Amino acid sequence: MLTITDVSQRSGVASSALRFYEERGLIVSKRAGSGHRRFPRSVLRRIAFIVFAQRIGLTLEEIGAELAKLPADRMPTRGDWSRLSGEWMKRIDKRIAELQRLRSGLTECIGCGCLSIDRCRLANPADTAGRKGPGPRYWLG
Amino acid sequence: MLTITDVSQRSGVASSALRFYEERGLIVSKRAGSGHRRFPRSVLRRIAFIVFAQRIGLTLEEIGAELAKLPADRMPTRGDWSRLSGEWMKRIDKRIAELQRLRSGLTECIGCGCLSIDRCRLANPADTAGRKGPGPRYWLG
DNA sequence: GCTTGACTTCAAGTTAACTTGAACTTGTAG
DNA sequence: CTACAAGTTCAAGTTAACTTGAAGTCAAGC
Repeated sequence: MLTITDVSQRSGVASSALRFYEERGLIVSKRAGSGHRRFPRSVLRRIAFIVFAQRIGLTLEEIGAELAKLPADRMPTRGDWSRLSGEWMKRIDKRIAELQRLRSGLTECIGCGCLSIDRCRLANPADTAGRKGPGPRYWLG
Repeated sequence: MLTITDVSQRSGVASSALRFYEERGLIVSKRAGSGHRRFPRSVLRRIAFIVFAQRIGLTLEEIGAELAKLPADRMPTRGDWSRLSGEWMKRIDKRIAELQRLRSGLTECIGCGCLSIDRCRLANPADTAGRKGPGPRYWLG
């Protein structure tokens, strides 16, 4: 069993973040008689999962949903992982594709000086369907 | 000269966002006698620039700095654009590279079940140098 | 002349993912 | 036994990029 500082040091995630994750139900701990948290070693793998997923671009809420898909009682099998990773792959590929489109737009479109709100499919946000929340920041995904 | 609603409709950016951009100095407007904003057509190109840069992942602050590099008096030349785009290319390429690393980690590392905080270079945030702000969210960039 | 719609400013609210601070308790080294 | 480090909770602060709401002005059609 590990203290919160142990976990923080081994994972590189701040203690305050670990408490926050626990509050959100992403990780769990037992308590020592003193009320201090004691984490099982397996929490490190779970945190690795969280950090990895974040770098891919998932929100904590999405990550919570993903974690819920994994069996709580047993170690995840190769099959469990591959189901998850399939979805993630798609997501990564989509973002890579978008970045590559932007990249080529940078030479073809900005490079040639044509950057026009009317003609340029890259710059024109109307090309990317309806907004699903507050403001332009949602185009960025 | 265009009203704020004209600009909003043609650019797909909400009026409130346009006011916000103006407040931040990213775009400018004249005022009609009534006090209402009047935008020159050239603002559309500027907004296209902003939206494009956002999709690449620049913050508004960074975008402001980029816009400041462009000459205020004349139309940007091919040379002006290419100086900017060089930097942006690098940025895009870096992010694409990271996503590809993550992608291969998904098969090699999670796929094989090895996702371990100790061994896995993808999951271990300590591999990615010092934090430069509050919290794990800064690893995500 | 009156209503309706577009516009204005300014202050405050929103979301995610945490961090920070206050006030307090526990564990450990000497 | 006494420091002092490490842990606890709970409330409030942080950042980006806007949005929303209140309260008021302006312009146009009937």
